[in-house]
This record gives sequence, structure tokens and C-alpha cells, in this order.
Amino acid sequence: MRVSRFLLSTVRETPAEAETISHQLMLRAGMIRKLAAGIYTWLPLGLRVLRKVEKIVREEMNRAGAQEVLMPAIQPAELWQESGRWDQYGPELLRLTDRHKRDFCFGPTHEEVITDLIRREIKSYRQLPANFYQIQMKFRDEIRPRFGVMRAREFLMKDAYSFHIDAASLEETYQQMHAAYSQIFQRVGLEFRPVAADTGSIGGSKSHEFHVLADSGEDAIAICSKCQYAANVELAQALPPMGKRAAPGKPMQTLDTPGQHSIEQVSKFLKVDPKQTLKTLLVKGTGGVIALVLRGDHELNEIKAAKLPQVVKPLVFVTPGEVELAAGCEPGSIGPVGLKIPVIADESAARLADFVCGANVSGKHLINVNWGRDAAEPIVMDIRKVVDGDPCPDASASQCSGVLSIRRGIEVGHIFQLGTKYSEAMQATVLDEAGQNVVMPMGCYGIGVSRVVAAAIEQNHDTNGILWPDSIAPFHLALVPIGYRKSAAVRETIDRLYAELTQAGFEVLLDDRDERPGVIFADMDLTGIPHRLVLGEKGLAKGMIEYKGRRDKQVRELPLEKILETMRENIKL
RNA sequence: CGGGGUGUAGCUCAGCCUGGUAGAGCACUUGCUUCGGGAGCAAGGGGCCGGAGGUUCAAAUCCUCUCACCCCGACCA
Repeated sequence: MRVSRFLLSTVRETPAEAETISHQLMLRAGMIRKLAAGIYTWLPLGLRVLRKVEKIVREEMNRAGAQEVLMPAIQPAELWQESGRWDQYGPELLRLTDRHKRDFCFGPTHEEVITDLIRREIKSYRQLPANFYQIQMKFRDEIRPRFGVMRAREFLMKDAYSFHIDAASLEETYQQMHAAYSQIFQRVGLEFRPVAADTGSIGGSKSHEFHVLADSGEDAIAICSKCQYAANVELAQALPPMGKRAAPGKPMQTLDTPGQHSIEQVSKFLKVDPKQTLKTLLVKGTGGVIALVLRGDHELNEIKAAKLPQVVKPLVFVTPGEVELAAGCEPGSIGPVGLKIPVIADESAARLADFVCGANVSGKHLINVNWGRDAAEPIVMDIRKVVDGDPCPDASASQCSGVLSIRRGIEVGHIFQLGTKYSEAMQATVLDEAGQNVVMPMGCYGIGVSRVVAAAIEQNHDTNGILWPDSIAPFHLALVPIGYRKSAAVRETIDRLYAELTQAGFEVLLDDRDERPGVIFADMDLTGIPHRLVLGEKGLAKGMIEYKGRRDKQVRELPLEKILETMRENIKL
């Protein structure tokens, strides 16, 4: 491709609307343009990258035995009413009405459509298992689209749905998809982790997210320093502390702590380590208000708490007025001593002795408090978020001695074992060996294709621009002539090189613009083309051409006649 | 949906407080010079100052309403 015939719409200044690096660089490099909030046009340069990601995904899905289909983007309301999601889904579902006043939605996902298709087409266990996928634009009316295509409303997604005769078959396909996803992200060239995840609103039993590790990621994940354990912080188990609770030492005492509410304030005021304090949170329970008690330096994991049978879901904190009623004080002074409501303590909190907590009197705290002696023994559960340095909870046979660190991740893939949630509601059944109707267990597997592009940039950039992995670069190679319009010798040589390299299967961008070299270099760096050849008259006279990898610091001089050979060594097609 | 902010040239922004002929840099067009890391000079083109009402002799500027976009929060496959 010649730049003179290619829409290379680079921008020197950083657009004000872009906050994250990937969003800024995608706009500056001329990959995308915004049409409306969360809705983007892919320009030629960006589309080349998107198509490459798509190609890798398609190849690996095919290799894993999945069959490609293409379902409608617009779906009739009836199907969603049948699964019950027409009412459940809420405003994120873009609803439409046609000229006959029939209700439709723009599909945010396709469980209903595929289940409807399969219940009509598949009738025998002999046709199972079967896995169908598509790569298609989805629309979810996000409350707050942001970060460009990272969290867009319209986005390209690969979604796959598998159907089975039993749970064992589902597990098998699930593992295949797990492997295929790992292969996909490896081929794209990203640092990623499969992460045990909460199944959330989509339902089902088992689920893994695939995260690209990047500091700008929106999700917190806990990963082990030694083993492959990785879990969403919402799900990561906090192991109970080692050893037994120490025996009570000193007698309990009440101290005035005027105006000291937060753990930070109280621990500073009383000169104690936050680890030696308790924080008490009051939430709505199924039978009235419940106290959740954590160690001062820990945070409540709301997902874990909401799963407790005593707690109403979703988790609701009580109002200051209700705190007053239940504890007899302001929210900053609650403690478990003398509370007449059920107390659920985190394992770490339950292990403390001689600790500090609120006195249930505004402006007062207790010191040297002990469970059993001063406060009733609590119900003990794991309700906190894991923190840096917690021991790895890996449950596998070999005891892992690693510690967890909290990293940020960008969710680029998610696989679920759905079970029979949709097939049951929509009566998707087949006949088994015995001629009995069986509801098919299902799996579903998503990859945010457009998000992968943004995630790749988050992980691969420098001050000059993007650093594409070879696998998804828009072009393999930039050919930069110095003085293309001035020097016939340079022009003829570079044109010949362009033809040869293109012939050899490389995707080459020849910058034949009448621009100053500085402009060309800046653009080639910004767009992130991984390999660059520069030819000027001086080099040509010596029969030499300059080569530089986008990540290299130094330029290398190569003999002209060795170019093809060297590029073949450097660039994997 | 709550809180905060911004809408002026293709882009980044100044002008608004204190009303009086709409600006800069970059980009674009033309010419000359320049030509190995975002050139210089000169001459140009380009605006319903987001939209609608109002106040005023006069509104980008003041007032009211509205729309869009951005940030924080809640929410989230």
C-alpha cells in the first residue's frame, strides 16, 4: 500500500476527550473516529488491525472444532420474553419498534437466538456436542461508555455457544475453549491470565475471565507469585490466618475518641496499628439488621457478603438513622460489644485479641477488647477482599506457598458453563440413547475483539506511539524513501523493493508522500509498524539500506541485495 | 440517575468576569526557499461562537430553557 493512496489520518495533538493511552493513540494514529458516545468508525488503518485479531480468533475457533454462523443483530422481543430476559435486562438493552409496532432489540448477546435455532435443528444426541460461533457487532447501551473502543456501546465480539448431552461433555468443551483462548491471546502476543470469576447475572456455574494485564485495567485480579492461580478479587478466597487466637491480656477499657470516625483517624488518635482494630458495618439482613466485622486494614468483599444466607441481596448498607436504632450511636463508633443483632466476623477479625473497636457510644472506643470475654463469639466467615501479600489459596493437591499480588486487568474474554438456564426456559431438548427427552446443558464463550485491539495498545506503547506485536500490526513493514520525489534512483530502487517485498507476501506500507523525513518517521512510529526500512541517496550509493525494528534503539545497515532474506528472518508471516 | 465541567475554524485552545467589527497555534490551498526526526517566509481559504428564547441601541460575552460531549460516583457482558 502506498501512503499517497491510503487514508493515513494521523493527528499531532492529543484529542482532549481521550483519557487512556490506547484511546489517545488510536485517535492519533487514525485508527478510529467517534461518531457518537461509545460508537466508532474504524478507519482503514484500524480496521486492518481489527481484522487480524478476528482472523486469529476465527482460526483458533475453527481449529477447536467450532462452526461459524452469523446471526441477526436485530432480534424479536418474543425470544427474550421466552427466556425471561426481556424484563430482566434493563436499560442496557437497546429496544426498537418496527413499523408494525412489533418489539425488537439490538442484540447485546445471542443465547436466545442460538437456542431457538438449535432446538429446531438438533434432535439427536448423535449430533452433540456442537459449538457455534460468530464474530459480529453487538450493542449494549452502557451507562457510561469510556476509553474509546475499550468500553464502547457498539463493539465487535466473538461469541460462541455449545450444546451437550450431559455435564461431562460440557466440561470437556469448556476445557477446549479454555485452551483455545489461551492459544488466541498467546498468538496475539499479549501478557494475559485466565482468572476464576463470578458468573454474575448471566447465570451458570463455572466461569473464567481472560485478562490482559495492564495498569489501566478496570478489574482488580489476584495472581499468585508461584503457581498459575489467578482470581478476580471479588472471588479470591482469603485463607484463615495461621495459629490460634491469643488469650486475652489486659482488661477492657473505654476511651474518649471525640470526632474520630474512620479507622485511619482512630488508629492514629490511639496510636495503634489498624491491624489491631475492628471495623463494624451494618447491612440489611433477611431477619433485620446484621453486623459485618472486619479487621481495620481490610475491606469488605461485597460479593462474598451478598452470598451469605443471612444477608439480603443485593447488599444494602443501613442508613445512619438505622445505625442509631440498632447500635445506639453514630456510624463511626460501632463495635460488636453488647450488640443485640447477629454479628458475622471475617476470619482475620475473629482471630484478634486485645483489639480496638467502637463502643456503640458516639465519640467513644474500646481498647483491649476480646471475643468471648467482652463480646459474644461471632459467626466466622470469609467476607473480606484479599490484599497484596495474602497467602495463595490454590486448592490443588500440591500446597502452594506463594503469595498473592493484586494486579489490574482488562477483561478480553469470558467463558461460562451456563448449564440449562436457557435450554430449560426455551425447551431445547434432544433424544438420548434411550429415546428420552434431555434438556441440553450449554456453554457460552465470548471474546471482545475490538477490546483486544485497545488492550494490545495499553500493553505495547512508548512515548512515540504504538508498538504492535507482529501478529496484529496493520502492516509488517514500512518502506521509507528519503527524497522519493527528488531522486529517480531512490524512487526506482524503493519501488522495486516494494514490489519484491509485496510479492514475497509482506504487507508493506510505502511512504511515497512528499513529506519531510521527520514527518514520515513520526507517523511510522505513531502507527506502530513493527519494521522499518529507510533508503536515501547516500545509502543507495553504497548499496546499503537502513533497517530498524520499532522496538530497537539502534539502526542497522544492510546490503540492499540481502533485504528479502533478512526480512524473512525477522518477520514471521 | 447524582455531583462537577466543557461546547468558539478540521484539531488544541484564547476571548466571556467588565456587552461594542471573531482570534492564535497546528492543519489545509498557492508560491519561493528548505529537505535524515513533526521546516522558514509570504499570500490565501475556512465560523449562524452547540440550539431556542429573552434582556439590550448592541450578545460569543448577561439571563432562562434545551441538546451534546467529558470527568467522578453508582452500575456493568
